[in-house]
Amino acid sequence: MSQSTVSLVLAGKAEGRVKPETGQAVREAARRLGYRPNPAARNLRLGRTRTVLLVVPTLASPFFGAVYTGAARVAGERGFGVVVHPWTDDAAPARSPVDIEAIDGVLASSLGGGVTGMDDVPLVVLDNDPADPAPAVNFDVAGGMRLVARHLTELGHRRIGHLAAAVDTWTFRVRGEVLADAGPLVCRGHSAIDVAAARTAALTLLDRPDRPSALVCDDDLIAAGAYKAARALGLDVPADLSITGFDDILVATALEPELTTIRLPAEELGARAMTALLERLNGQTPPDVSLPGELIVRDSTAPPREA
Amino acid sequence: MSQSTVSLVLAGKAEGRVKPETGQAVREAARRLGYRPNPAARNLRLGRTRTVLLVVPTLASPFFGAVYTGAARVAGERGFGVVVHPWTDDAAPARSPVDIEAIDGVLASSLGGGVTGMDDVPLVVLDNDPADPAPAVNFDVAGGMRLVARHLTELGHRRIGHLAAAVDTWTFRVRGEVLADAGPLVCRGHSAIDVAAARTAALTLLDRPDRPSALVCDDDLIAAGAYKAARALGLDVPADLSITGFDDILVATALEPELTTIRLPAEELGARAMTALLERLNGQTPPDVSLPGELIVRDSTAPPREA
DNA sequence: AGGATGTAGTCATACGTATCACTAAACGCC
DNA sequence: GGCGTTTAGTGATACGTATGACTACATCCT
Repeated sequence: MSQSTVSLVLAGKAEGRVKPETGQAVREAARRLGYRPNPAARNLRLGRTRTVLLVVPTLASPFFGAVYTGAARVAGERGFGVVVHPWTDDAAPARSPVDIEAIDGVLASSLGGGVTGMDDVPLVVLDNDPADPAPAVNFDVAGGMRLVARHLTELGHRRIGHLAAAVDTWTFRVRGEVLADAGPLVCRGHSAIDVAAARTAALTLLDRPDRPSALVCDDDLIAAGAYKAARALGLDVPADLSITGFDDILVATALEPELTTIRLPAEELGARAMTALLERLNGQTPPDVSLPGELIVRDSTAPPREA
Repeated sequence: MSQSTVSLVLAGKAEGRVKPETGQAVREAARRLGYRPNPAARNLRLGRTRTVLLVVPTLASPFFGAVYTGAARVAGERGFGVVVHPWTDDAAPARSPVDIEAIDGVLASSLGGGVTGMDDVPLVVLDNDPADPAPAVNFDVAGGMRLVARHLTELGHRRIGHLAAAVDTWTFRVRGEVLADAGPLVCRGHSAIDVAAARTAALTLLDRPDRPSALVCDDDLIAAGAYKAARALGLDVPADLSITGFDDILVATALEPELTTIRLPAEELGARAMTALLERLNGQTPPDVSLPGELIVRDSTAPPREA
């Protein structure tokens, strides 16, 4: 029996071309000899790998774990595999992953900044500025932030502070713009996405005469820092200070009191993005997607004391 | 100029074999035509990919992000790439990643349970039972747990409870054994690695006549659940109840009061494991490694009230 | 009986790269 | 001026797979 026969059997294309007992013999022999097909050869022959690359800014955040989960589920259903490659601007590897891994397409988060050196590769960008030409799958960040603003104003807050992330990407820019439009914003601070940095930034916001009665944070981690600042100043959350986050990651419920935040359907984002990418690989041009966030009211928001 | 010349130039092996100006011309043309070398073909020809696969149980935990960072740093220094593939028993993909991706070796965490279907592939296992024959790079979990036990007994605790992870792997088994040997253990509960589950488990441990004065948790997330239980029962941490964690992940400092825990050098674990794997790929047989943890005393532990 | 159809399988080829073996010219050297 | 040596480059081949074209044989139909 020739190599072609083996190939047919092992690729599952033996239907009607190979006698069932021959097929069995092949499989048996393959097992006995510990044969493993060579992925590199297959990839070369087929000109595609049925693998897509997920590029994320970091693996230190469980948020992207959820994105992966959704993406991998959809990919798996269609027989595709997913590999992950973290990539930040400053820690960019010498050569782009695309030049190293053999992949069919890329799912990239824009949060890491410039996703470059990936021209000519089918690409879908997560959380990208809609103005960008690349096909995008986004959260409706603006809608989410409006929910926060409305929630706080309905509670009676008239002096809202904004603890923004010191990151210049679309997702975060939008947060600031919406809040400026929609709510009685009295002050704004900027912080790295990091508990300690956020604590410091929050302290300067809170240590002023017209102290805000509510602090809107761009991110749950930043909110964790705000908690610490409040504690340091002897402020009770939520009686003296309401705090909101964004993302609904794990720490949101680990905090005490539990954090009111916007839940972003990260897993669905991954799933929709993968769907879009696979459509692109089929030559279609999927429409952009915008996923709404959900306001999760927990215990960190309450009417202001004076109300 | 022939294809071989191009190959020489682009592989950087043109030294003394190609006239510098020809090399320049090649590079120029490659850039102009947007030429990208085909990784699949290279992999096939060379019989290796200079890529290793990191298999982790989940991407939802930042812990493995740190492992990745360390591993990727070492790999990068030696010209290797790293690709991540989450893998849990229950969500195991139909075919093992090894059959799909073209890789030279595997770095696997044992936490996901059976890492199977990877025979004949150079393998290094993280956090594996030292009794296992596979080359392993471990934390000195036993030593870490002894530090916790000593810290609490030195503070004067005589009634220690153990909130264990309901996971049957070496890492967690060891924690239980050490604690039983080294400290005045009075009760033990089991919980999934999850805040809500841990809260429930902690409540049953704390709601008993001989309530422990300290709760040793197998994991920082479980500790977060213990905080919640304490709060629910009106117990002050640390005055009424000392709590310790394990890992020193982000939530450890997000909690209030900040958590006393064992810091595991996750990044170094990744780095050492990658070093070992690359040595294996060179035909050497690296020794097993055991990395000590560090006791980080924060504000969640104090002498018991009666002391 | 003889062409048509079906069954079971083989052969040759191409994917794009890296490398070993080889050549052609130029140069030095006594 | 013949011979070794260096320089600059070309040619052929192999890696392991998937697949379209082909073959050999058996069976069926009229």
